[in-house]
Amino acid sequence: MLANMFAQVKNESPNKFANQSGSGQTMQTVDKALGLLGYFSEARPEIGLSEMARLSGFNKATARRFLLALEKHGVVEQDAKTRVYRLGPGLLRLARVREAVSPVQTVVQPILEDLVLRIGETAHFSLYAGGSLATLGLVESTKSNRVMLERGEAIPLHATASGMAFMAFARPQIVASALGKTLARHTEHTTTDRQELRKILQQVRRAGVAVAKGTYEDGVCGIAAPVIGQDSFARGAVAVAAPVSRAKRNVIASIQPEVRRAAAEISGAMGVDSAAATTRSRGATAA
Amino acid sequence: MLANMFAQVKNESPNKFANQSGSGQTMQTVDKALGLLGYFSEARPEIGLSEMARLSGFNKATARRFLLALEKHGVVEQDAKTRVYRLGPGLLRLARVREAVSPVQTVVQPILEDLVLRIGETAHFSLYAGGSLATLGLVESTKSNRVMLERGEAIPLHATASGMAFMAFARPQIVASALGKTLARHTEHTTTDRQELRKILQQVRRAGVAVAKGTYEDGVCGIAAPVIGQDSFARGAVAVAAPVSRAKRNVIASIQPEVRRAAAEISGAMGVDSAAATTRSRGATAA
DNA sequence: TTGGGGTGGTTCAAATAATGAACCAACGAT
DNA sequence: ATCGTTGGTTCATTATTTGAACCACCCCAA
Repeated sequence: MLANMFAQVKNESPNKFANQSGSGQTMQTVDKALGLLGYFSEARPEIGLSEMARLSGFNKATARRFLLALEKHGVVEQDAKTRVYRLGPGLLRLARVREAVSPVQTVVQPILEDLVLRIGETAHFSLYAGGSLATLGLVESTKSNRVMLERGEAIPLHATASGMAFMAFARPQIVASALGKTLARHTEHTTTDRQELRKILQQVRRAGVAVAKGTYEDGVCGIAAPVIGQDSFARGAVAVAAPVSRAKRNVIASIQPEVRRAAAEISGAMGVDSAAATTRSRGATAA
Repeated sequence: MLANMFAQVKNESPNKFANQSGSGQTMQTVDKALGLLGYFSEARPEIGLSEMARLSGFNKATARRFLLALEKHGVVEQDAKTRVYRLGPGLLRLARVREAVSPVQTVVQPILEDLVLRIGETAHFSLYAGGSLATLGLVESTKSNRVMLERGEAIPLHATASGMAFMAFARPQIVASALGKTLARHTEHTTTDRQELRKILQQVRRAGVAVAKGTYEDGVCGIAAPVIGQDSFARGAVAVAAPVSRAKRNVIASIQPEVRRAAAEISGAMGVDSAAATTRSRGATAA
């Protein structure tokens, strides 16, 4: 590729860590296999072989080989009877280990509950992973006319308050890669123009909150604030979703500080890791 | 390999689904990449590039490419400051989706807590995934002299009560593959002889419980019962770990039914998805 | 200072792997 | 009893992965 052209010149590279993330060619086979996982969601938790092949664009044979490899590690499992594939139990173990290092779930839920109690609207928390925001925490409002959301769903960055709040404070590379993709139009209010999006991000950056009315789903107003990591870049976002009918100016104004507070709280709680260094320990077997 | 020899004769194959799981050649690259995930645990949640290369036996370049591919999907993340790798936030989303289909965590914890309350010893629940048992639920005894366990750790099948309870009721192929590996000796009481293990499994099958004294860790007595899936094969196990000093005959006898009950309860709660299964008599699936 | 031993990261030719069209067998609904 | 599915399998063609050698950097001890 391009990199080859500069093979002899690489010493000139002004940037110590040029391909921090994204650009480097990255083991395509693994990439493709992991891509399959993205098709599982709460809405579509089980996928047959043919369907997976169709969804992913791979040949049935190839898709199956991927699924088999994933299954071998418990990342995916196949129902013995129906033969459909679903996410596997191995993920639970991995998620546990992850939670042990940086406890998110346990810390986020109560904060969200408190937030919902204060403002009376549905709130959710999402983290950036693998190219999109994933909803990890969700507390629904008690009001009868509340906004319902699906858990574990991928949130489009350009069409939601969460996405805007995140992008406004995310690593520039992430933003670039997100805006590099085709910006799907979800409603007539979806912003699909890159220029305009950049401008909105500027505003969000100033305000510290993002507000989006019906850009993803008609009749839903989102108010979101970024969750910031220790490197002062965004990790995810906290958002409140209210019916537009209730989202008057003063309501939004009163919700904004609450969302920011919750986001800040989560930001703080998440920055616990790193401190305890693992360094050296245990030489293969516990003595 | 062998399969090629039968290419022209394959119609004769008596077995409808010959390579149900395990034998098929399974996208080695993906396999290797996912193998890296196994090195993360609560005890070693962060791993540097060189260390990972050492652990996995891959070249640094290769290991890094794997990690990069995993990172791209949020399965792994790299600390921007320390440059170590750890399990990523994408796993949380996947685990969520998995939990939505077959809720384990939510259902297991209270059952374990109840169990601990009754018997006063540490209890844990583990699920088979990717070639070993992974501890997913853990409730510690309140007694000062209690057994401590690590969460998210891989449990050796041949050296623990959980492993024996599981294997005694697991798919034959899984047992074969487990006993095919080298059986590491963890203590002087570890059973490393395959013949003897098979015999023990027979006993466990009759009793419905497995008891292991100091086979994995000295001074720890494990009492475990299998968690059975809808296909009537084992999915995992529930186990109680007590100091051998307290594990008199009558104590063990009183604990056994409790463990079985908890395991049965979890088995029932887990079987929410598809109904009962009639596994076809798989003919010559010679190991 | 100098050097040794550690880290993370990169390169390109050589070796090894993945791929998909075409093919079964089986199930379900016309 | 045909059609349109499904899941699964094969093998020659093809594109991929791989690792030794290589930087640049950092820390610690002489």
